[in-house]
Amino acid sequence: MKWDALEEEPCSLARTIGVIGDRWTLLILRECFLRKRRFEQFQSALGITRHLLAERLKKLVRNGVLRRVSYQESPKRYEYILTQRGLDLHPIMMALVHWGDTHMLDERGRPLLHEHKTCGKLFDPVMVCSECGEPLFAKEVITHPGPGARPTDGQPTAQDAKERRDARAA
Amino acid sequence: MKWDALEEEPCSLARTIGVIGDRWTLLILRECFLRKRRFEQFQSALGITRHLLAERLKKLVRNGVLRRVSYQESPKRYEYILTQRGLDLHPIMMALVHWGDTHMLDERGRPLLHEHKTCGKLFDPVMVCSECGEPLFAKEVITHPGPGARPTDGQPTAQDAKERRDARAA
DNA sequence: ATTGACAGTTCAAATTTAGAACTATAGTAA
DNA sequence: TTACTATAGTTCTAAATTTGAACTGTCAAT
Repeated sequence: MKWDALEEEPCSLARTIGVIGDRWTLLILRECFLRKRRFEQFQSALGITRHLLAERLKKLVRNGVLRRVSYQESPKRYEYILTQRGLDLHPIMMALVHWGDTHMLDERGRPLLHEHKTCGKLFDPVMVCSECGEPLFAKEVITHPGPGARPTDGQPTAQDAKERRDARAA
Repeated sequence: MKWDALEEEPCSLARTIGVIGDRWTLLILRECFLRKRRFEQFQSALGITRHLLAERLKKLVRNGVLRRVSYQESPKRYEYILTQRGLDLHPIMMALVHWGDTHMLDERGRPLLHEHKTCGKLFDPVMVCSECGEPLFAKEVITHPGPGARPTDGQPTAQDAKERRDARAA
């Protein structure tokens, strides 16, 4: 599959995966949320090869998740800052951390605790319904095709995208 | 990096990524939440190669996210069902979808709408604080090392060294 | 006897990633 | 002057992963 195709699919999950859905990118974003901003910081914190790091940062900038900001002239140097679009990834990060906290702990306990500045307490993130405020459970959610669904409906798939490309090519 | 190492890192985000943090795995899980359960269904919905699909399913089973259940004797056939551990990934999926809905829509609108069975309304997922119930924002969350944190947190970076020098100089 | 459905496995070729070295600019130390 | 350090990359080859396509084995139906 060409991964760029993901961003065109009629599926918000696929499109998001197209932007941030690879392992290094997710780890880079972790560092961003931990206030790291510079090339060398990312590289030494993650042990990622410089080649891939440069490539991934470029893609995140291209997708508006990070902004490349000059912080010094001569020699010109840049750092990478989360945009609002990037900050909006926070619920995804929290959800990933929470699953790990719930299912992947060893005997030592949580590597990281989260404090909510607003209320001052250590907390867990909880996903709730925007309408009634109740916690969400998979079995209480029903999906319906929306206006952006594929006309011929079923579920949006990569295979369909490939078929559309092939059809155009033919 | 050896990706297996991720699961041992003192970071819940890294451990979660170690289990579900690659693109095909996330797409397979999307299909699971859309009620797909069989090898052929996954394969034709995603266009993933059979080789990789088999490999990823094995890994998800090994990690307790899916359960391989026989649904027919002679010939013996199996399907893949989300375990509780797997169902607990729902907030991650919803968070990914929501970011796509917010930032990756085209003019046609949302591919998928979500209805909350409990209250009957179409909704968006909202991440709130388990303690005060208020919506969470990245800038209102402070992280502290927990009991499972690495004792000496990584190598001091070159940047750290520079900052220490700067601090002494000031 | 042949075909089709299903859940995989196998293998060569193409793509991606790892690891290491190299480039460029400037400040600091000997 | 020469050398070394810091930062943000780029370039190259070797190793690993992914793709694409074919193949296997079991059973039911025609």
